[in-house]
Amino acid sequence: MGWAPVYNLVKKIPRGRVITYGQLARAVRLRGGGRTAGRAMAACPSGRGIPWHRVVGAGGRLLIREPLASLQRRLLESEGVRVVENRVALREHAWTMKGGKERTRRLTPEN
DNA sequence: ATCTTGACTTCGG
DNA sequence: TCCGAAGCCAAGA
Repeated sequence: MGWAPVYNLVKKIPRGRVITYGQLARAVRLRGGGRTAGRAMAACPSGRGIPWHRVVGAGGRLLIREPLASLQRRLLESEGVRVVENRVALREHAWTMKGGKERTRRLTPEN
């Protein structure tokens, strides 16, 4: 599959902000939801300036396993994102695509 | 074609 | 807060 749309959006995430896999999946309309977003990011090519470290799990949890885990944490902290107990404060760093249709976390899916 | 593995999320207990 | 279960789906074996 082509993950290009995913990477293109990730490239737009500004320094100091993060997005969740679920949010990313919805924004790009991935059929498999967050899981698929995760697959895409796992296959993320390096050396192309894609800020992969700015993609986190629901609730701001850092889900990446150890080889890259420490790198992600380091990169995030290097841009001012505080990481506590393997998680970042979404209330402060969640990226809300300005002007876009992504709203901040809707708690109840309509009715 | 079947089965396993994930950089997932949500819900209920 | 911490599981377990269920829904999801692509890739690799």
